[in-house]
Amino acid sequence: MKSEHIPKATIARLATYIQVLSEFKREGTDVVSSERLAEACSVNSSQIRKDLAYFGEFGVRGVGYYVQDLITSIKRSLGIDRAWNCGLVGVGNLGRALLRHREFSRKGFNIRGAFDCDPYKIGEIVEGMEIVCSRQLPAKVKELSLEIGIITTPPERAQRAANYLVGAGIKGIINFAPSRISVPSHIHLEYVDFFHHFYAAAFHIRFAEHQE
Amino acid sequence: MKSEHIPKATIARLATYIQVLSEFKREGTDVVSSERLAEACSVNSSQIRKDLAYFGEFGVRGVGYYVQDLITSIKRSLGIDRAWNCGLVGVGNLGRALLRHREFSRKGFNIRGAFDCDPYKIGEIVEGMEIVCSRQLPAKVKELSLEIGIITTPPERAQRAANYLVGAGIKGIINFAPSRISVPSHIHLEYVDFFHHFYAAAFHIRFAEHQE
DNA sequence: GAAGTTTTGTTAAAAAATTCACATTCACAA
DNA sequence: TTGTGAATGTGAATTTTTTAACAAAACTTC
Repeated sequence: MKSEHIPKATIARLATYIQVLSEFKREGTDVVSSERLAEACSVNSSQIRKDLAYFGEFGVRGVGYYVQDLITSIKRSLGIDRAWNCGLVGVGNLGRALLRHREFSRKGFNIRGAFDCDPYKIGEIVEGMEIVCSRQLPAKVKELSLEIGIITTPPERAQRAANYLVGAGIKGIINFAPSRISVPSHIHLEYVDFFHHFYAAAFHIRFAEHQE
Repeated sequence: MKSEHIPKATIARLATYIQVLSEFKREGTDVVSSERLAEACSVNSSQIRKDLAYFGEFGVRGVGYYVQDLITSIKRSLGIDRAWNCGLVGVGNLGRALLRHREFSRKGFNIRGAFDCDPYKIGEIVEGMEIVCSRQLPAKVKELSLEIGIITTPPERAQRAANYLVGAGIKGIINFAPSRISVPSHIHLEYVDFFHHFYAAAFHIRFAEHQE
């Protein structure tokens, strides 16, 4: 197939597929059918085949998918077959947690720079990384080849952080701050808000009570 | 309208609406049209009206929506017009960060219990809360009226944490661990995986390069 | 090596979500 | 009081996403 526009939902599912496939691999499973993978991911098997078809043909008819090959193929499709250098702006509670989160480097996203505008924080070492003044972003983005900016400032400072990052030539921004920001259209912007999961849980629990 | 099944995407958008409406409120705006709210949220204005219609009629024709009223109405609709008690299982890096994250209580999700099975951690105080052995979950869930469980264990221990929580009578689970788990159908389960945002960014940045 | 089995990739159908379009309702002014 | 303008709520049209169905392809067995 190899199409142009890929749904956001497909990207999210591919992340799940990688996760489940890695578990299969750890268990020693070499080959898996879309049916079996679908069950483990709680999705429809056509869904999986369709999602993969956006990027190419990775399976063997009558056999299924070779687990390791499929992991590799999905990673290549997503562009995570190589490492990405990230810079984090806003070293508060959440920022610190992300800096310490092992999963980032494990997944190929290396946080190489930590920035803050608080003079009390500048110079402090977190996870072997020195916190640097946000004003130095342009120099550091070049020096460290940072491509993705992570915003973990308080909401009122998120836009300024975004401006710094954009000015420094970053290519994409992941905004963890609970506020909307605006960036030029050539910058890829993603909002992370895990609270909607809590809202969904609250809503469904309440709704279930109502049914009784 | 007042319908039964509400799309997941609607819940996520309602979270955005609350966020943007709160900003409007802070700026002193009393009334807002779906058009203006839509622009601030980067969605279609019909989308907003449709999303709200699932829960009732909150606007005034010819006028718009009263900002404070709409915030209140959305919160009531989602079931976050009251506080929810949460218990967190797995006090690693991420777990600690969430325990310290001010946003939780600000949004009405109070983390009242912290659990871990590591004897070195048990008894330690984090954010004024004593880390308790996971085996005590049943007692604590009752004692503290915990309704939502947060899993922040390593992936291989997520299922066990879920089992403990379910056995203790929790109503919903938010799983931050990068692994799939299974729970009885009456338990509401949400997966949090912010890495798919990084994948999406990586994919789009790569794709943009390809276009050049 | 032909027949049978399995499972993919893909087209067609169904379902769901989004957007459009407008009648309805409200505020305000003449 | 009636008319005008504005913006909601909603049914209809459109678009997108998901699911079903099946022909094509690769192994297996006889």
